[in-house]
Amino acid sequence: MSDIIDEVISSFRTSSIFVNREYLMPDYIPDELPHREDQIRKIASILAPLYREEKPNNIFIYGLTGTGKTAVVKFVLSRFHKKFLGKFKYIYINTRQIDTPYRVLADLLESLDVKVPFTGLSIAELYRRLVKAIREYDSQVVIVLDEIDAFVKRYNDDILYKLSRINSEVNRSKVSFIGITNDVKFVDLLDPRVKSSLSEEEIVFPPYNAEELEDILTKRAQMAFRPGVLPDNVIRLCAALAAREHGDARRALDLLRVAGEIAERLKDSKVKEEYVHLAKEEIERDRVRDIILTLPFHSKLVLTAVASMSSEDNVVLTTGAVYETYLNICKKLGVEPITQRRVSDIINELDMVGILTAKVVNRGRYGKTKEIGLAVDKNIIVKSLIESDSRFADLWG
DNA sequence: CATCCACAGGAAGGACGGGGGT
DNA sequence: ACCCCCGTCCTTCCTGTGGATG
Repeated sequence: MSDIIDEVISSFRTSSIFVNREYLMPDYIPDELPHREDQIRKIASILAPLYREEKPNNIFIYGLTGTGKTAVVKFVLSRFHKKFLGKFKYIYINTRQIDTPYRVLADLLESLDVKVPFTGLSIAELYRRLVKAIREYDSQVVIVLDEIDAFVKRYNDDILYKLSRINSEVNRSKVSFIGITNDVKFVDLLDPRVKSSLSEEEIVFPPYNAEELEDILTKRAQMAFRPGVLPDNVIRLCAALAAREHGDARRALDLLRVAGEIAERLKDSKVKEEYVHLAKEEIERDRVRDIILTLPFHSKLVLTAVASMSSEDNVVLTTGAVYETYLNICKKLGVEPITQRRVSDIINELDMVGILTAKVVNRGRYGKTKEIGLAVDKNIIVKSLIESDSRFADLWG
């Protein structure tokens, strides 16, 4: 038994490809962030008042995914924290992961060393405790709210409003906010009061171009890979592919890492270009699979309906047509169907996670509907559906 | 130029299963 | 023991709508 474990561990440790894979992981914050010097300088200068234990202005940060927003913010804050230890506290919350109002507040409290039950209390009660906790806290607090656009779209700007008012409920101002968003138009959704209070300073993160991505990848690769296993053209390919997708550095790093993992799995001594293409597919496959596996039952049925109709080539699907197919599937499985209203929302949800594409169209005389199609390979969807629930297997005889 | 299609999507609320404070 | 909370799915009822058609 322990032999097997030892064997696995030792082969894992003696990787022929990687020195340390960690440097390619999405949550790794490197010591230097190339091509983000301007943003670092600007954020640092806004946060500088922390040194005198004064409240910095609130900051709003815009930029597409993988443009280094999170990394830069974490980088500056942790450097500051090390430099003037104990003069402030910072709390980072990704509101895509911590995705309910309750959990955001609970997380804030937790970070301030206040224990709260993970359910049961009212939002108002949590807020009251948060005000109390901050009042009793004797130094500055910086709260980073990452991906708040997704959060506000799902709920509303209620908590943001409450949070932005927290300073006025505490004897002296000591809470600053850094809001990070992928969606530039997001501010329009905000209450004007929230907007003006939260975006005292605004910073934009432009996408990386292929050259910059290559630079970033090269630096990371030097730390992550063994010398000589990674040809330059592989890095260039990863950079090029990611540049095509709006300069997403995280995507580029993922490609590089998974390509390396594939090389390792195949016991190859070098990372080849073809592995990058394989990596791209593997990343996509895993993403889709993970999403489908955790989908509610009726969402899977709706997806099944769309997938089954997508075999007939280039038929434009509408909500009504999908719903009919869905009803048929329900009948076959002996399942009580849900309403079209709900199915309409489910289609939007599947669009949001990138499995379907749904576009609202007006067809004049022929009404308003959605044009629906698969956003990813059908085989991946069908495979994942069957894996997630054996009942689906019969539908694809 | 009004009409009218085939839905979109907001509002309110409910059942249910996770849990509270006092 | 009592009445309260939240998040997740879902229903019911509803008003809104761009443009091809007549």
